[in-house]
Amino acid sequence: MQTQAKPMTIGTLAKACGVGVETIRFYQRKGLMNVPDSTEGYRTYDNQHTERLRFIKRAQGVGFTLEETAELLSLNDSRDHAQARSLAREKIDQIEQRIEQLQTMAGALRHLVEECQHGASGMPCPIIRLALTEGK
Amino acid sequence: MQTQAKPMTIGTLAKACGVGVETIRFYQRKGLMNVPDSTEGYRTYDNQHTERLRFIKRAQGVGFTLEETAELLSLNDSRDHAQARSLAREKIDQIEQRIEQLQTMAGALRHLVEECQHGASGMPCPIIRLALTEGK
DNA sequence: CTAAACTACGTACCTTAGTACGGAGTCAAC
DNA sequence: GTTGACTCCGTACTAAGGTACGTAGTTTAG
Repeated sequence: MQTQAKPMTIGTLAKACGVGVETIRFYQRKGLMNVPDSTEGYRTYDNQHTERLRFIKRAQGVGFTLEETAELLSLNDSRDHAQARSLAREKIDQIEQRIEQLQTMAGALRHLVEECQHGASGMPCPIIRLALTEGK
Repeated sequence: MQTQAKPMTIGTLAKACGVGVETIRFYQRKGLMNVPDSTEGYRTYDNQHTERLRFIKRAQGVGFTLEETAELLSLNDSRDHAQARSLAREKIDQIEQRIEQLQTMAGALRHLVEECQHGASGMPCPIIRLALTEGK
């Protein structure tokens, strides 16, 4: 039993996926979605477009950029699972690196707040001075 | 013993702080640094400018945006330590929220890679399908 | 049948933190 | 006394991911 095609206009598709009409047009320009052809009048979209659009949004949700999402989409066409896994692993690494960076930043800030709170009242505020022990 | 003013041109200041000349001009336009006045010819910069520029770079290093850095700088002028602390705490919260978000994303991705690897070979790749258990 | 609502399309604009470019003036060295 | 390096200033461009706007055509409800 195949999924029945439910033709709709761009605005309906946009609402169905919780994005703006302009966003869809933007994805079309970027090559992430095809522009359905029409002799004249309005373009019609169906469930395949809904799927694709939702895929894009989910991919973004787990940290893929639009460019990477486009890559995943093309891997979908070529059915290259190994490549997709490798892309996902790369992304995990990137995310973990960023987490470490942020943890360092938060640590430095917590240290500054401590210092500021317990410092002598005559001392210059370390946050404002940002006199970090680590240079630059 | 006061710090001796060492007059320099914008290029020297830029090199001293490891930034581009254009970056300094950009900060001036954004109001983060003042433009030293000159009757004619080249503007001269001194140690105060070096300090300020280094402060901006350190603030960026711990995650403040330029706008927030401008705020810190103005708090410096008004000597409001409590406000600076509160700004720093806000920033810590933001960073921690972002870390959580990233951890969720990485978790979802790790889950997908697992599934992909151990799934039946005939199944559609979960990474490509991005069939996340969590909706949207 | 006509007005409101929607669509198509191209182009411009937004944010953040700069970078690049072009023309004109200036400064220092040879 | 001029060449080369540097500065001043304004404007435009970059990445990423859209958002907004204007004009023209289309569709649909009343």
